[in-house]
Amino acid sequence: MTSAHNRKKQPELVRRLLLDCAAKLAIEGGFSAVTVQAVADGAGVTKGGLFHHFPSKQALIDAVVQDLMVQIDAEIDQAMDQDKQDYGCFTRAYIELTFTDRHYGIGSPHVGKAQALMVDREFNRMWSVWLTGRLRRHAETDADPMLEIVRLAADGAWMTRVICDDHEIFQDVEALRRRLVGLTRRP
Amino acid sequence: MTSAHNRKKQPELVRRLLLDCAAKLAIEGGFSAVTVQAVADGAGVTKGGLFHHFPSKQALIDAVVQDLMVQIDAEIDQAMDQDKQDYGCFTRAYIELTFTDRHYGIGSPHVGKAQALMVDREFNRMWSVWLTGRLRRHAETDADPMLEIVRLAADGAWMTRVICDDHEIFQDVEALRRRLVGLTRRP
DNA sequence: TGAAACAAACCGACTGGTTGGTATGTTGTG
DNA sequence: CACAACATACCAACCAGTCGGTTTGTTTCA
Repeated sequence: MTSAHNRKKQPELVRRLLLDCAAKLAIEGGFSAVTVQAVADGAGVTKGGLFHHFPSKQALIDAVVQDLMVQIDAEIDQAMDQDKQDYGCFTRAYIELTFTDRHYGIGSPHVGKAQALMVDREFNRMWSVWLTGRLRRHAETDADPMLEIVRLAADGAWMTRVICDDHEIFQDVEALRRRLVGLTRRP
Repeated sequence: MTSAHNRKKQPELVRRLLLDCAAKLAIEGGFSAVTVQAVADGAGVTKGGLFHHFPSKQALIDAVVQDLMVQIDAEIDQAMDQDKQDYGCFTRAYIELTFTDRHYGIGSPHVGKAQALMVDREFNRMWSVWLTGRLRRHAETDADPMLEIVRLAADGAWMTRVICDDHEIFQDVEALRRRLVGLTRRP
């Protein structure tokens, strides 16, 4: 009656709409805003329709998280490609990702809503797997203890921004970023 | 009938029990385990009794968080008292707190459940206020950019442990800790 | 070709369960 | 007695998930 019932069937589009809508809700409204009803509404579909595409709410969220991880992985690769120096190249890409204004980066106005990510078990698991895999993969260039500290500092800066959600928690974010990158410049 | 109704009235004790029980539930079961019913049950009181002490669930949680912050603040002071050197003394105390096996420290078996903290708005606010206050207070000894990076790295290590919840995410936690402390040793 | 037969996409109403919160009664205590 | 400290019984809201049915798309076969 409303829309999707007598419009042309386009399952792939609807699935994409559901994923994007769920991500948008999480980004703009945080963890509690992602209800099955809200996602369905936002995608112009009913709850029944949503459950036709995803067997459970968690399955939907998992798919969203998977999407995000693929993007992150690609951006890391891209950043590393543009890096001339070998030593610490993954760490520098990691810093860039952390401080970006896209996705959930420190520069994004939606960092604060990244709490939704940290709460999700599937994200935790995927992040853990992804990180350990990357660290093993770049062991030759990024295993130095100092580089680990730099990456952890980037994580810490990110978390601080997420928790405090205050632009002025750091006096100078850009200076901090440059300082971290600077610490990756010597073998 | 059960217990509290015909036992001696002791409001302060009950209030304490409610706070401790809420904290215990959060630590052992995470965010979603803290329901009003569960807290009341754990304290041997009914839901009505709980709402006699706290006007809302959030008020209860706020009180728990306040408790935790007071403890943290005290432990920081205590650690700083035992520090002979001026330069970086707050940062070292901060590291010690982060890596402790008490509360939600990295060494605690319940770190993973600290997600409950990061989700709570009141904790975020209090943490933000507390941290900025401390940083201003120890500006003379701990304002160095390198010390900031060290503190952020401690934060990052903590977050990594919370998210990954895997004992072996770091090869050697103690070595990392010593390395961080080492970076606080020069003016 | 065309229509019957089947499958996929989607609707909309409903359910069982849980939650925070309230209204009102009962007991202990100063 | 009066009031604080509880218990009991309830409510309204919300939420994930189900189910029977309807619409659209595709395949089969005469």
